[in-house]
Amino acid sequence: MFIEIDFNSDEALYLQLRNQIILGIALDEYHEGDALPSVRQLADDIGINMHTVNKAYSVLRQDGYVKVDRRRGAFIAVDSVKEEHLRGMRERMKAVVAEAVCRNVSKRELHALIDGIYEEYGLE
Amino acid sequence: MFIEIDFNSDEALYLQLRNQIILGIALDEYHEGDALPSVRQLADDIGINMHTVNKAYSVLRQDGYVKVDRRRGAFIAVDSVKEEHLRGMRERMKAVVAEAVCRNVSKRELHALIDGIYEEYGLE
Amino acid sequence: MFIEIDFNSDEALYLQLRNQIILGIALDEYHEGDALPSVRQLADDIGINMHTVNKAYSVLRQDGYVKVDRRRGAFIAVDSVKEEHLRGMRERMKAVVAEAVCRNVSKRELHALIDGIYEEYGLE
Amino acid sequence: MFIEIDFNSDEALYLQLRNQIILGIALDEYHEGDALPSVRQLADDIGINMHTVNKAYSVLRQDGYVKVDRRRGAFIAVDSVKEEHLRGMRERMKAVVAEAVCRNVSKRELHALIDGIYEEYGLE
DNA sequence: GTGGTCTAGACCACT
DNA sequence: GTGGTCTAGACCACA
Repeated sequence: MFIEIDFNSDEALYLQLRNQIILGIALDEYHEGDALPSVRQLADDIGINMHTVNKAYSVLRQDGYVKVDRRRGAFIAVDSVKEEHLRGMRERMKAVVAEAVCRNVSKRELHALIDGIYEEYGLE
Repeated sequence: MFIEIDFNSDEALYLQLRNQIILGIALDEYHEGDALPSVRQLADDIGINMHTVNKAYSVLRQDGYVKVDRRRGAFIAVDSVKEEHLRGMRERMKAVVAEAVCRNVSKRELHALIDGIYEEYGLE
Repeated sequence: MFIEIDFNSDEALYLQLRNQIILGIALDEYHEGDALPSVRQLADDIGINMHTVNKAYSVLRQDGYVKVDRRRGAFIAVDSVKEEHLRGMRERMKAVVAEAVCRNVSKRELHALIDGIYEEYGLE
Repeated sequence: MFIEIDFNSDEALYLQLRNQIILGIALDEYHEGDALPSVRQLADDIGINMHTVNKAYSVLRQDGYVKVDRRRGAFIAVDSVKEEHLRGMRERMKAVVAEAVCRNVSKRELHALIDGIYEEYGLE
């Protein structure tokens, strides 16, 4: 899996990392139970500080995407969907919908946008 | 229009404000050409710092939702959709889709999520 | 409120801090809604690093003892008891009980131990 | 006796092991003088490192629950209660009480919690 | 060798 | 001035 960090982005590095790992899970590049690289290893690989990777892993653990096995380090373990997750997704989706409505992008086009993303990544 | 700020949220206050104004535009509570309250006024109303409101207005201007006139202050002026906006929406949508896929939320359910939002707000 | 850190303890500094703040809440020295000192302030006061205080505050937030107001910083806000908290208390209590049973400390004496703690701190 | 280790727990493996052995003694599954399994044996059985078991045994020895004989290995030998043990129990109990008070769990409920634990394990 | 903890110093976004 | 983020380097507990 290729992790690409944009050092010029205004998104925090640890969030970029978090989101790319979530994307990797969605794309089945990381599978349930797979070990993540050690914080030092990954930090070296992508040229950022150990602690920044650590923070990304912590957030992923809080959000229910990884667990930590005290023997093996971090590994993928996605929690089943909970009310709380759905609320979060709904909030973020609401922001996208609001923007679309303002710009005169139709509901039909939003559906197509989703389908396009699924198609691009060979999902479903 | 009621603006509700959650001071305990992780989201920056100026972004909450920005998003609620965009939502207001989408819901047709703010119409093209309507003046926004003055920075000072709005800051007092919702109990936040003047600079924070200022920042929200700046971002809205940059994102093409309002324009600023020396005499009238800020007023709603939504740019027509541009390639750049679509790219942004796609990115944010991609993050939502990735999360959904991880949690085993289906494409069909995402479509329903959008429809639900339209319905809740009586859109379209 | 006096916070006392034992630098020779094998308990992590941020946990000592966390526990003392919880104790302070229990003893009504910190009241619902009270602001905690800024991380820098408290760090200076007790002679530890800012980041260590920050970690203590983060854990307190996760555990539902404080919230962060983006304007005022951290303040006391205790979540109502949840199944999850009770489970945790039960686990820790189980460990104490097991130890007591091994040492031939009776159930009656455990009850008295609790009552003694309440009394010492003028609780109830 | 069944030892169950949670590899995803925040608690160190050697402490989980220690606590489960203490629980075993309390439940009279391990009796005074009984030999504990060899370090190697137990490590294999529960799938952890030999050094981790060793550490657990060391701590149990320090805390006065087992003694070690060159020939027989570790065996149960519980010290009679000392001032030092009581102080430790009091400290840990104080932390539980503090949490309970914060969460509005009453003294009566704490007593019931203890009684429930005794009952669940058929103690006394 | 691994993550956890702690320190230190710095910059920036936000209020 | 505040917390948030990032970097850097160090030590230790753990496995």
